Amino acid sequence: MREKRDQSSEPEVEGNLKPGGATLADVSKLAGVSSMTVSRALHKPEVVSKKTLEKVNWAVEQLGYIPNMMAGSLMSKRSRLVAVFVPTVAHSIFADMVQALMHSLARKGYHTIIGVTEYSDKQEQELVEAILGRRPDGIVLIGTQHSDLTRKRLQVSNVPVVEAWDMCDEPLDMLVGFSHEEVGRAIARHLLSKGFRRFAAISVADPRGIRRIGAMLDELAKHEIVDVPHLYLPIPATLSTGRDGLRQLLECNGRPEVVVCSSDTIAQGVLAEAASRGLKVPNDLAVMGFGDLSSASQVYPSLSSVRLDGQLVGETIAKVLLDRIAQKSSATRGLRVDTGFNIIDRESTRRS
Amino acid sequence: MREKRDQSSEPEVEGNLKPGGATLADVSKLAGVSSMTVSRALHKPEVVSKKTLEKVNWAVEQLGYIPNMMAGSLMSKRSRLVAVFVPTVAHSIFADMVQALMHSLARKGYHTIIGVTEYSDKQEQELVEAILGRRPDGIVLIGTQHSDLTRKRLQVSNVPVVEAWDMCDEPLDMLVGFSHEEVGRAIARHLLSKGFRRFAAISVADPRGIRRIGAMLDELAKHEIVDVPHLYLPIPATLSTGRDGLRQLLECNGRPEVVVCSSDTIAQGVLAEAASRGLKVPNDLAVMGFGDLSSASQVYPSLSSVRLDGQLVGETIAKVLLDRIAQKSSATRGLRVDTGFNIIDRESTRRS
DNA sequence: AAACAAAATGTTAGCGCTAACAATTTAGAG
DNA sequence: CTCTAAATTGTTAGCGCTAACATTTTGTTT
Repeated sequence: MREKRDQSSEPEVEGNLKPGGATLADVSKLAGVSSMTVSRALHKPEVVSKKTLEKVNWAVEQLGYIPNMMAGSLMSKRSRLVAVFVPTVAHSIFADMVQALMHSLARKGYHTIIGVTEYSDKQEQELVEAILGRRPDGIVLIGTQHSDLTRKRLQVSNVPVVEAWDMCDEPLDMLVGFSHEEVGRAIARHLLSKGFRRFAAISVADPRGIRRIGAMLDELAKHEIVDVPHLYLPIPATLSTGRDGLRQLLECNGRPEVVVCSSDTIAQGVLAEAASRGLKVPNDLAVMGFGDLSSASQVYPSLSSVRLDGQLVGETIAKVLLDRIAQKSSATRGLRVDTGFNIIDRESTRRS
Repeated sequence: MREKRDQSSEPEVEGNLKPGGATLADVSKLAGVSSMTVSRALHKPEVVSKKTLEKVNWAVEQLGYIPNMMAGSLMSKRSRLVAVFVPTVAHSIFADMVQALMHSLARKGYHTIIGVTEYSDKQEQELVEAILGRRPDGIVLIGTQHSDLTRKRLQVSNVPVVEAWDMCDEPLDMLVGFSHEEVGRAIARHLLSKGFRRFAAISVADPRGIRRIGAMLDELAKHEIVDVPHLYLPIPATLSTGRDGLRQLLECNGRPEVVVCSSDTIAQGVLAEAASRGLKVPNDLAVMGFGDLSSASQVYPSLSSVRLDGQLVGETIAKVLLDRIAQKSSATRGLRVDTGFNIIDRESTRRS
């Protein structure tokens, strides 16, 4: 276990380390093997003899060596980095998905960079351009609506892409999510079957929310229910969105039997506004949410909603991404996974 | 604007690009300048002549060139990456802070890697060790409680560190947050001054929540109020935590005048449970939250809480981190910024 | 013990970029 | 029009690592 001393500034084992920390070369000198062997000992221990492995691990320990992934990635062309772009993180329905995604990726040694697009295609585009400089091994986007330049950049860059939280016929690459149109139609049919006839809708002006409500209105129209009052309020969706929304509806359109909301948050705002006006839910006013936040079942009265398994979406994204990376062929181009949804009927739409 | 053709595989301007995209060398050839000039044109355009700048920009455009940050960082020793470790992202009080932090960093060209520690020191340690391999320019940790190895690694690595969302005398490096003990005492004094005497508390078993409640109990004891029933329930805090908590309290300890909760989410659960039992808030039972989520002012009855400016914390973290990086001296080692808090009195603690 | 395959280790080259310094061009002063 | 300083551009070297191939060591077979 001799140390070979030569020209380069060698970090003292117990003293000051050189700036930036020890390098492979330092470890290899201390362990008395070549730097390639150290590299192998760290990343492919099965091809290194037990004795050598011990020497290397000892040296790594001594020096507190931490491999420089930038250097490694530069050569190996694998950054072990995945970029995820979401409209928002704060108190959002995407949080579960993102957390599950990060967790699944972390278990395989991947790190996640998050970018917040604030529902803006332009911002998404800038973030994508910037992130491509890090040569991520994968990119996850929410939705299927992207600027032309974003599409082109992604196509050219040849990075595996997963579009999430939506469904369409021709994804950019891979797609994991569910159909917002189907959700809208399912809500319409569900509430119709429960006997509701006088509908109203409150949504924020987010493209997927609008599509859900639009599909619901279409379905209702097929059943001769037209002129359904509906509001598209500004992003972000907060409780006030629901409170203001209900207030406006009541003032301008009278009281509907049921209000369909584009998120549980809005629905809870509606519940709060109804409570403050002495309106009994569901008898005076039924309420339907979307997202099935953990709070939906716990508010009083409990809130009917549409359950989306954000965790499943996140895990599925990780899976399809890692599969693609592992096989290195783009055989899964065009892959679409529908994670579905469930309508959850609770007190807020229970007819007496 | 001639193209020089020589040995290396040159990407066709309109044809197939070589794998991994164009390089600086490709751009420099096409622009007819040295690669160093291209590098300067991109990162220090003010030292390059206007004519050259145009040529370079044209070539960059033609090739769709995106600089490889890994290579750049390797040489320049600046990764423009900041790692943030939070206990959780989903529906949490940290989301605002993280979002503001990411936003501030992104504006300066920094990317953010997020790690979820799930309130575990061990997990934090593993994430820190892993992330150090990317040579981040800064690390943000929630709280001041870290494993010894985490501390040592951070010290040795010499990365600027910000501990957030807490206050202590001897931070690892920099610290941005507020004192949980002071919050607890302030809540006690506030509610005492409103005439409340029969207290109860519901917290989750997160160290900072426990410290807040502990400090409150100490302060109450100073005013001869002892044997205050208090519950520490399992993480994570959900509405059910509040519902179960109140149920337990009522069964075992009778009805207090006021329930202090370690988060707004718990408090909203308490509100829901109270509503379902026909208890009127605040007259039968007053409720105090913590965090002042946007929903706190919108639920019915509106919820008294402790406001923390998550956005301010996030922005401040970004500021101290970027300042440190810019000046490259560690003059700000030991810097502590107290972002404070405010008690917000709403209907849920309004005595009739 | 020779002969070979398999296992383990070493050597070389270079990923794509930037720091540091060297060389050249341009502009300004006399 | 020369001379110098300032502005601009180029050259060299190498960041820390890994792919690909070359070499050495070990174990097995006859």
